[in-house]
Amino acid sequence: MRYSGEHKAQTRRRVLQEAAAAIRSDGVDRLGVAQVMARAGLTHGGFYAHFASKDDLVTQAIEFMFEDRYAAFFANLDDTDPRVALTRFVDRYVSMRHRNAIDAACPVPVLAGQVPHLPEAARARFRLALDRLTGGVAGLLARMGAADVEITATAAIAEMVGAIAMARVEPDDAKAQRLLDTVRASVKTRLSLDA
Amino acid sequence: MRYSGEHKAQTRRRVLQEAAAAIRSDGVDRLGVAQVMARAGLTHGGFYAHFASKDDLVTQAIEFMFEDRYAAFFANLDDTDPRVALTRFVDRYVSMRHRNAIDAACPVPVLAGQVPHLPEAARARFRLALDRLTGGVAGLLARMGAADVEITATAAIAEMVGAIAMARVEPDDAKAQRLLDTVRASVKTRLSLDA
DNA sequence: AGCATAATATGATGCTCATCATCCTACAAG
DNA sequence: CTTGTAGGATGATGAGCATCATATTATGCT
Repeated sequence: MRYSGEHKAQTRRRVLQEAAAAIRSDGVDRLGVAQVMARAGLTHGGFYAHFASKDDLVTQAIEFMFEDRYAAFFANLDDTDPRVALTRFVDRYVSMRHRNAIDAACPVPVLAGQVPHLPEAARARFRLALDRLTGGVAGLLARMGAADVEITATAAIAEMVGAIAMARVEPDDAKAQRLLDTVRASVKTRLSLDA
Repeated sequence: MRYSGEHKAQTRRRVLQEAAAAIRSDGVDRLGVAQVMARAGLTHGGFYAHFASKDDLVTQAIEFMFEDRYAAFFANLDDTDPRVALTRFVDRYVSMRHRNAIDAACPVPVLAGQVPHLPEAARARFRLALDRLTGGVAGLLARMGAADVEITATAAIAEMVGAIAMARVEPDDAKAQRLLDTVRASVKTRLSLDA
């Protein structure tokens, strides 16, 4: 290697970061190779040294988005009291901060509607990451001694995802706030967190 | 008028129908003027006799999608027993039939993620239609004597929207079915329909 | 029948985009 | 300090796209 071993990896990471940001702010289909490369401080030429195709970029960007948001969540899943971890997860998810987040938002509300139209590889990665997330929540529920942990986790995430999506559509901040408050309470009840 | 008065209106309707179908199956951004016109049995040339721009088409197609699905719902809102109407609404919404529906699906799960990136006019129409829908549900709740009808309606719709979005992402039909069953029961409890 | 006109078709324009072939340059090893 | 090469830049290609100017067709009226 003539360039330092990290050089290419760092560039790749920057490109992925910009791609993730572009997807979050404009949607998957408005993603442009040249645009993303420019934002990463490069020109479009070097793109195919890092990614096999635009679809490949999309696939990897989706994985990056999940990793970006949930690395910390998975890192200390088993160390913490499951009740504390779950409460923290729900409180962060169903919040105005998350609703307004442009970067670092959960990819699920952003992408769920578009997943059916994505190329198969990207869809598969999305499902894998989503399964991992629901699995994490289900694991916490299991450690709390809950029943039907998988379905309960999926249903809770579905409710939270819907709430964030709807709160993003609602322009009135006060109304969005009330919606999130209502749903947060409901999700906590569903997960036996308010006993 | 040289052509019968209905001619242009009918063509417009066909184009909107095809646009709605294309949006549902491929997403807003993959919508193409020429493609839609071709599917309606026309060429791209006549397009601007019907719509001011592609954005205008998108805006009108969104309205069409809501109208298409909810015309019947609104038509006999006041005639029916509110409990019956709500039950029917929830059962239809949170169903495998709706999950698998390509055409005639509710626009909200399909579009919610993309609404923030839409041109303002389209966003405004979406919000208007969504407000009307939540208003309809809230009205039924009010007639049932419920409290906090607006928030309750919004939260219920959020939960249902999230469930459909997640069920569409889940490739395993049995799992999707269980998710929908769980959420349907939860929504009915929320709306005091299972007493 | 023939005409005026509304509805649609043909074809062009200029733009954006993904992809690729080729060139350049910065860097580490000698 | 030279040199081979990996990382990136320049530029080209061809496709798809929205939009519009102009031509053609179909219809109801006279």
